[in-house]
Amino acid sequence: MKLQKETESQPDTPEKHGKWYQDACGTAFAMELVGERWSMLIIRELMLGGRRFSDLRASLTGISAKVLTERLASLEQAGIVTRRKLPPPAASQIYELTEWGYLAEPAIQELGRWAARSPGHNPQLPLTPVSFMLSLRTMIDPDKARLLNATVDVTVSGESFVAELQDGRMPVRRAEPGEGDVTFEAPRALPLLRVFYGKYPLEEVEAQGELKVTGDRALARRFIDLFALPEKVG
Amino acid sequence: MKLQKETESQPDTPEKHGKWYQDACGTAFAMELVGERWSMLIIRELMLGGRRFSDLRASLTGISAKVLTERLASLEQAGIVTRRKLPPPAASQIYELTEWGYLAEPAIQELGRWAARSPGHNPQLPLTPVSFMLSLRTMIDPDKARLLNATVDVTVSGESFVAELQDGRMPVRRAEPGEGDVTFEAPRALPLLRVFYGKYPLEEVEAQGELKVTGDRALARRFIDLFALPEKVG
DNA sequence: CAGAATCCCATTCGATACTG
DNA sequence: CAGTATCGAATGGGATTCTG
Repeated sequence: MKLQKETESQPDTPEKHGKWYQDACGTAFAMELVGERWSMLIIRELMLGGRRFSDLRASLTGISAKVLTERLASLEQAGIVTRRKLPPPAASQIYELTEWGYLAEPAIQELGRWAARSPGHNPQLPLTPVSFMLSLRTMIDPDKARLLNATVDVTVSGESFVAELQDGRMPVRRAEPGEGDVTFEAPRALPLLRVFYGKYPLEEVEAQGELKVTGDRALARRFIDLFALPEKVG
Repeated sequence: MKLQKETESQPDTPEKHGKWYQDACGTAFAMELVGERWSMLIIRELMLGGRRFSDLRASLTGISAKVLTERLASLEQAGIVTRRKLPPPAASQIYELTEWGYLAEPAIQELGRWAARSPGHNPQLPLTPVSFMLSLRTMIDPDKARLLNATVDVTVSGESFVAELQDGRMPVRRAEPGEGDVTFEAPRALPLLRVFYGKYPLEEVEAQGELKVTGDRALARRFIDLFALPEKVG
């Protein structure tokens, strides 16, 4: 007596996508794909390169193994994430964005730029290294940036990235530390916010042991000057 | 025996915002604000001007009164929506975006632009008049648009808008029908997608009774030519 | 019409335990 | 380490009812 299964609202197709809104609007479809809890943050964490399950789990504090598994599966099915098995020695798997998945960055940036203007936004909460690096890509002033070409190394909480500033663009990739013209090294992300967005003096933050700048310090200052938060509203 | 209330995880504050992710990232905060089901679509429906409860409910097929009430309350608390009571005769209320709420449009556009490139996106589903007008604002080619100044009237499913094309920008507002240099009038939104993005011949769609173009038809064609969907990926 | 209140079921989530 | 399996608790959301 529970066999009608087939007589429900729609024949069969909308099993995973199109679950919620029956709407041709692209934004509605986007929210079907990435509107579940945690999905957007998983994409964010993969935006600078593939990670392993446990890396993701460590970055997304509060997510359970179950939910992470479910979200990765649904992002994979949506074509946003792929999984790649590492060669035999390391039995581990890597999750990474598809080409299209990487194209979500502008949407992520606009969401972040918008939300950061809310008076309710609390920048004192923890921040992952990837978040911080993505914030730089979001908050850079492209006009100022065009006047500066450089390779900048940033190491936060032991994760190293290199930003290659060229012609106003600034791709960021994971890297070995020590590759750049200048190196920022910080045990935690939050003090970096003070340096890059609050324009706290370098020396002060260095004196607190929250930052070490190596290499071209004049360049470091010019680099920092490229970034600014949007004004708050209201 | 249920009075501990104060001994929970955090003192008190994170009662509504900061509920899910403890994350300083702007994108994470955005998802706290608008990541609940329906929230983003409510914002979308308000993007071209305030609406009443029942208007919203009619546009968002499938939403229940309870959920709409809850979402409006939480959007109001987040500072994205305000409610305004109409003068005595009309006892009704109007929900509209705050100044900051309107600033969410670029994020909505980027999400839509991105999702529309998915092979899984189905443009055959129903589309609200607001969705359609916002899609025009998203998919316009700004360079082409700079060469055309015009006032275009679009009436879809009985809802009228006017798009004022000037200097490459195209603000859209609700209006009385018949204000423009040219008027598009369509009983349903979907055939308009074929005209604007599929470049179906005007006459064909008109012959099917799905569209009536009044006024400067040459302008109508030039106008249509400003819009194109992004390429699919994969 | 606009929305609050109640009821109740379905889903989701987190914690724990388990497996290759 | 990378998940899967299970279970109880919390949440979400639809249907209905009630009120100004």
